[in-house]
Amino acid sequence: MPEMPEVETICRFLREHVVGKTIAEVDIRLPRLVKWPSPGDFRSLMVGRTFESLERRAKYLLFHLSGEWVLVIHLRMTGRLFYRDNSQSSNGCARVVFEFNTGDAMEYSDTRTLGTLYLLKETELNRIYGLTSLGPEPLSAEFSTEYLTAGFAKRKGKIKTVLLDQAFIGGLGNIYVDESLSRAGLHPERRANTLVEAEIVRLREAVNFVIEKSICENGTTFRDYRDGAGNKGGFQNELCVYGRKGMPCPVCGTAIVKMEVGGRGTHFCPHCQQEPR
DNA sequence: CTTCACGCCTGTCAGC
DNA sequence: TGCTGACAGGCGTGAA
Repeated sequence: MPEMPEVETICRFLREHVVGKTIAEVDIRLPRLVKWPSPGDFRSLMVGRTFESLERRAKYLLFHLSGEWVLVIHLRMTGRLFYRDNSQSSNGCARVVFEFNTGDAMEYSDTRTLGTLYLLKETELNRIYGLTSLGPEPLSAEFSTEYLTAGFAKRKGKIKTVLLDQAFIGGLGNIYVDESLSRAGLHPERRANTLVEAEIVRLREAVNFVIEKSICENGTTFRDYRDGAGNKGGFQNELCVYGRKGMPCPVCGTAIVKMEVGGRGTHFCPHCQQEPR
């Protein structure tokens, strides 16, 4: 569910609440979400350790623990991480609960149970292929027109699919890809290798604008997303195409069309984003 | 190497 | 009103 701006929002919130806390107990209520090591080892290796720092890489959260261990969490479609203080009781929907010795806790919940949790040594992060193969993130220096030009030239696939490839760009998901293509005036089925320089410049600016704006608004709550305190984001009010099938394009008033591209629901304005011939 | 179809799960909602 | 299936912020796998 969450894309880069949502995971960033969660990361900023949790950093203020869990860094420095020591884990007293780990309650694994749905063991199959723990991909590595065994749930028993996952628990025993974490108890007694302290969260030393928290970072985000694309849509992954990395909790650095004492002893050079790292808790890696990917929220997939419906994962959520909540912090609760010592006056609140545990949520019955929680799948994994990290209790601190101060009486508060961080709870992982996940309706569709597609999320993944790992506990690895710093030197073993390469066990998670999706993490080590990540491409540059929007807003980074590496996310340059030169990088995009070179990459697009080698890709015959549809631009939407290429933008969703985490090994090419880390952090974009379905909402922000649709919004970025809309802002850049590009049809989602354009073949990546047909983009000319001016279009690539526009697309890069559109991606950066949309991602930066959404981070400022604490992400997009289209249905499930909540931050670490249970609050909704604000960027859903700024969406131009995503989830707006049949509604007027904010630029030209044409009805937004929904179609399937690369197996994903795709929204675009047929007037502003012209069909490739 | 890239590209594509499919599977994983459960809850919700459009459409009959 | 009640049912049903299509679909949902993602990604890993295996086949072509």
